[in-house]
Amino acid sequence: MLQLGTVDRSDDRPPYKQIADELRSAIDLGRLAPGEKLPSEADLVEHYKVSRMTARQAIQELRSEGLVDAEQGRGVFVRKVAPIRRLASDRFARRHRQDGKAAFIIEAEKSGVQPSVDQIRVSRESPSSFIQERLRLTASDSVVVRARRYLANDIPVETAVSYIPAEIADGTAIAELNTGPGGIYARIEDAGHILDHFTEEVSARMPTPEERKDLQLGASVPVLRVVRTAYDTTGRPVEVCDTIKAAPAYLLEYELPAR
Amino acid sequence: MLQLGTVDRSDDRPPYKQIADELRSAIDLGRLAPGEKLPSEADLVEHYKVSRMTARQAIQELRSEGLVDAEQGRGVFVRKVAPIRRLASDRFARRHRQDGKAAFIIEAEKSGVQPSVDQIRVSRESPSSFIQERLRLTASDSVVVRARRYLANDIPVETAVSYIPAEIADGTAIAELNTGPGGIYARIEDAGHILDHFTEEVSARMPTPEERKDLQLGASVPVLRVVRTAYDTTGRPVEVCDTIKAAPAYLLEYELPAR
DNA sequence: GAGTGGTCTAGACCACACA
DNA sequence: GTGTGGTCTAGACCACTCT
Repeated sequence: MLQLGTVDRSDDRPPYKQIADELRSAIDLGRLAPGEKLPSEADLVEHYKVSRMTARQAIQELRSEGLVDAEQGRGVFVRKVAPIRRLASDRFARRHRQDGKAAFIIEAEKSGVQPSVDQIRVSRESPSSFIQERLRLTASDSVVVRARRYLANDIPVETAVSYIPAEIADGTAIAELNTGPGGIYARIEDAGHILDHFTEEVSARMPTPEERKDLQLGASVPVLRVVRTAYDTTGRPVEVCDTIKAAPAYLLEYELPAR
Repeated sequence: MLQLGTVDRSDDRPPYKQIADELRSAIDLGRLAPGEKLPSEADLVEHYKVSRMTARQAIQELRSEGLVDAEQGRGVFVRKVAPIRRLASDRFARRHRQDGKAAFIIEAEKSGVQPSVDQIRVSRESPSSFIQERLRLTASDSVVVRARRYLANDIPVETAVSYIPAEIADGTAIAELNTGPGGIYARIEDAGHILDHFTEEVSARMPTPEERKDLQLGASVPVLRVVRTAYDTTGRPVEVCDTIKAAPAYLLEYELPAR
């Protein structure tokens, strides 16, 4: 059983912070292990002689720090750290496509997790100004939009939406649910657009409520947004892929020239 | 004056969420502009006919989403969006060092913000295992550690800690407070280590309380961690720079090969 | 002093998980 | 059914900001 102190009413920290600090340090010191259950609100009320709202506020503090998750009817538990997937800077190299696998599948298998994809949606739309800018299109052009969600060991870790100029996608399997071996990039190359390089724009923020739901994110879990644009050997942008990743699950690697 | 609806007790969303949703959409639609004051708790209590704790919970929801900031004695205000600095993939190219400026200074000036540096600390330490791994050193080696904080228009946006093998730094200005024109990288090249490339490891997470203080971060503002390792033309790692950036202030750009 | 958010109390009823 | 967290009420006193 966890050993707890008492609230010092003369301390300049309010009681709820003192309680939060005690629980936090218990977590940091490993006296409360990942997955372990915290004392219940009733326990805290009784032990610290505070009202329930004060005990709840202490718990709320830890939730907002992302240290614990509350589960109604079960209790509050120390959050387990997600396994990190390292995305190497050569992850889109052609040699990884040769055997017909998509980038996510390869990366996942390398990390020893079971990859899967669901919530695939395909449509044809008019590009937003964000996409127009990156694909050098106008509002009168059409793009094929492919949205999907990636899971690692059945845990959602990333959503991705690809935009391909309809002119390139038409007549290929890009607009089909199953794009065939090697994924979108293989089909784009089949269509005569040999890929030359990609740019990625990386930022981080808190998720929207919808993203939080799609990725089943706990409180205080940020997301990484990675917008990738693919260019063919003529310098033409041929695809934009807008991805939202659960931040704790990823580490991105890049290489930069010094020249 | 902001137009507000009412809580629907038969709605399946609890009242505090309905109130939060109304305020959030007012913010999203621009009816509450950045910097503008939200209705006070007393206003909400009166308008929606709920208790103060319920009104507070609605506000708390928006705070945890990072949409608003509460200021005691003043009110709750829509958070202003920070100007974004875009870091280009050629930001460490040698041509940017030629005129004797450090990377941060160049980037900042390009973005039209006034750059500054403070909290410079220099020391000599034994490398952590994290640093040992990246610089290929052992615990018995020494590294020169340079910590500093970068500000844009006097707002702290980034902390950085560089680790340079003492063997390379000794006898140069790297261990001085002022490293001279071109910064650390120019001194490393002076010492005969011509820079070839860098790797960056990018991740995002919530800040520690100390980072939150250093970067003056509001609630629910994530940070980007970028760990950069510099390699010379012989393939030897010559510096590791561990940076923590206020996420809303940055957009990182990278280029990836397709081959 | 008036208005604001910060903290706290002592209750209440509900929804959910588990045995 | 018992224990858990989720939500709510109707008060209270405090610290801070602004006029």
